[in-house]
Amino acid sequence: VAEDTSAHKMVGANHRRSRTKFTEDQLKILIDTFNQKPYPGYKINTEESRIQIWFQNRRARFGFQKRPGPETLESNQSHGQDQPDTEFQSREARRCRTIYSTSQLRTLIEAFMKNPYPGIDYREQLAKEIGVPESRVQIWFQNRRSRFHLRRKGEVVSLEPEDRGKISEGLQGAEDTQNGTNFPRDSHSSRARTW
DNA sequence: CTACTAACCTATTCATATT
DNA sequence: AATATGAATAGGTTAGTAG
Repeated sequence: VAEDTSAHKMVGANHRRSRTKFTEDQLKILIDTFNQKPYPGYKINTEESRIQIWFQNRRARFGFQKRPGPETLESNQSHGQDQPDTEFQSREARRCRTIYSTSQLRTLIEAFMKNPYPGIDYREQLAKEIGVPESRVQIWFQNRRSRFHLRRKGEVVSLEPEDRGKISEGLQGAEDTQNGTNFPRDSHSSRARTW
C-alpha cells in the first residue's frame, strides 16, 4: 500500500462521469416507478441517461427477469387478484432510432480510431460537436466496440508492446484480441438525413 | 476496511432505415 | 429479403463514498 495515493488525476485522461447522488425524494420516485414498471420507455430517461442506468443497475441487482410470485417483494399494496398478466404493459416504446449524417459519422469514426474508450469529457465534447446527446454518443461507442470485437474471439494477437506499459489494471476475460482487423470499412454513400 | 451502488463494460437480442 | 446499425437487455467489472 503506497502512501500518497491521493487523487492525482491524470491530466487529460478519460475519466468517468462523476458519481450522481440522488436525493431522497428522487430516489423515492425512482423506486416507486421501478416497482410499477421496471422497464420504462424512453420518455423516462430524457437527455440525461442517468435514470436509464439506474434502472439497469437495479434490475441487475434484484435479479430480475424471472416471474416472481404474487408477492416476494416488499411492494405489495393492493394485490390484484384478477389480472396477474399486467406485466405485458411493462415494456414501453423504445427511443426512436437516431439517424446520423455522414459528417457526424465521420467525426465519430475518427474519434473511435483514436480512442475507442473516450471518457466523459471527450464524449461530451463530441456530443456537442455533432449536436447529439452525450448518451447517444456513449451508446454508439458501445455498439461499435462490440461489433468489432465480435469477430474472431478466440484469436489472441499481441498488440503494440508500447501500450502495455501502463497497466493500471489488467483486463478480465482474456487478452484483448485486437487483431489486425481493419477498422471500419465504411463505404458510406451520401445519405445525410438530418433527422 | 467493507458494503453499497453509480458508472461503465461486453455480448446478445430486438427493431428499423436502407439497399 | 438481406444488411447495417441504433436501442435495449442481462449480467459482470470498476470505482466513489458512506458507515
